[in-house]
Amino acid sequence: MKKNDLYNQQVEKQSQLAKCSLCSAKRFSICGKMDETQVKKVDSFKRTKNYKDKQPIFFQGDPVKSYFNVRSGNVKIYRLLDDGRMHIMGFLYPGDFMGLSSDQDTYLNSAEAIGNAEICSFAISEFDDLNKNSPEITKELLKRNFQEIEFMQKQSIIIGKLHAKDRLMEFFKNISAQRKKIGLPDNPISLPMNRQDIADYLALTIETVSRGITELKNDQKIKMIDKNKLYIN
Amino acid sequence: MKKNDLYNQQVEKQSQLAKCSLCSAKRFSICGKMDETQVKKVDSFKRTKNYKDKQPIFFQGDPVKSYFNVRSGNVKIYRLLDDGRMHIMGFLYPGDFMGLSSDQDTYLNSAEAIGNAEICSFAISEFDDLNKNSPEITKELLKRNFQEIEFMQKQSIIIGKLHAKDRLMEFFKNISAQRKKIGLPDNPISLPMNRQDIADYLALTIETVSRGITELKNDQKIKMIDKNKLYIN
DNA sequence: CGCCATTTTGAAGGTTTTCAATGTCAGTGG
DNA sequence: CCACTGACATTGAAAACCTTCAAAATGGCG
Repeated sequence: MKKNDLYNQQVEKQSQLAKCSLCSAKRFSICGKMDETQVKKVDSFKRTKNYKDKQPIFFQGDPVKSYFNVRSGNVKIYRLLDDGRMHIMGFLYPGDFMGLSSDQDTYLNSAEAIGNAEICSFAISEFDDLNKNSPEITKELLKRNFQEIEFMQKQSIIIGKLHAKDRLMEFFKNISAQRKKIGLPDNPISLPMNRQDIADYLALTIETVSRGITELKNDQKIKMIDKNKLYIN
Repeated sequence: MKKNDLYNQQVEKQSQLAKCSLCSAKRFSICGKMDETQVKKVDSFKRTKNYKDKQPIFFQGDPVKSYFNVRSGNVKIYRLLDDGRMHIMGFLYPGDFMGLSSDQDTYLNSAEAIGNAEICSFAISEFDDLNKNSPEITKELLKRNFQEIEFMQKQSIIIGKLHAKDRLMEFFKNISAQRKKIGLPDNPISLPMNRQDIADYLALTIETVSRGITELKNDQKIKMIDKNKLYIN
């Protein structure tokens, strides 16, 4: 067997595995609102890629060419400030859709994988065609927009009005709720992101996050199983 | 002339003044995207009401029955927290649309007038009919949704990452930009809201707001004309 | 096992909040 | 006209919380 054949065989295998019919995130994603014909169409023009930890998906300032769907793994959406600091807007989970949240022609935020992640991408034009002819998809996207506004409003309250420990508890509870939504046990929870990411998300320093977690342990509010896994009491 | 005639005459006068053709906020509002037929329709089913300072427009938890459009004056959108504190999500200016930002059937935030304000309200069903048959309106509403997401993202960075003085400067600059957008001079600016509102918006206390303004004056970053009017240098 | 990245802990310093008092200003009544 | 009132804003001092800088501990991986 020639080297090329082996490569083609692997690509073929990869493409088989990437099929929408085998997608475990389908139920929670925008694709779950599509009929069979539409899914077939998506299957034909989508591109599925495996990302490794910290691998960029898009950068703020890049021209918007694609929408993305998280198939597995996690993603962080963040913005780099002029002084080099990072603010993390949110963490994405399987089924989450990204790239739509702008009326600009460039991305306002950057996105990168946390751990291994499978991400589907859709060329804007092709996805928009699909959207244009499907009230179900349009409705779902609009709903997700509203949810994002609501989410950002809650987040600004958490950041603006809560102390470090309370921000952490809200964060853990949100992860718990998110897990429930995608069919995972809501307790214990795992933290795919590191402490620095939690800090950049909750507008704290890594030290304050660490101390907060230690105190929540002492207060019996949580119980750490390991560094990235915990029970919420 | 009977008392009733006088009343009817006043109502008639009021209704004449409220006509969309005389609306100074039309250019900046969703109505600016409508054709003549659509505006005529809106004119027929809209209701225009004058609100006084601190008068509520809707409460969080109320069933969503109407959308609103700010015709003149200002509005604050806020949420009361369990412990009684207030977080102000944003201030609205003439041309701003409200009520759409939820996939819930109840309002998530409350709204009340700051000073005198004229607000148009539209019954959901009637406005949705209009929206359904107009891609222009749908597109504009979607655009405003994206802008709201972008706005909330910026706001969470301001609250999370900036010191009191910088939050205040960003706040003043935003007001300046908003004024420019609706055709008012962008410098000096006026502050329709009081210090407590600024504090509840920027996630500070009233004392910190006051001290911050005093320091910005000393730093020559701003120049106060009076308590609610200032130059940005 | 040892290395390096990540996390935790410690101590000092900085910013904002809290509590308290004073100042300002517009409206009201003597 | 001026003192009084009440709402709003400013200032002061102490305390709380978080950050910063520094060091130690942990943990994954070659």
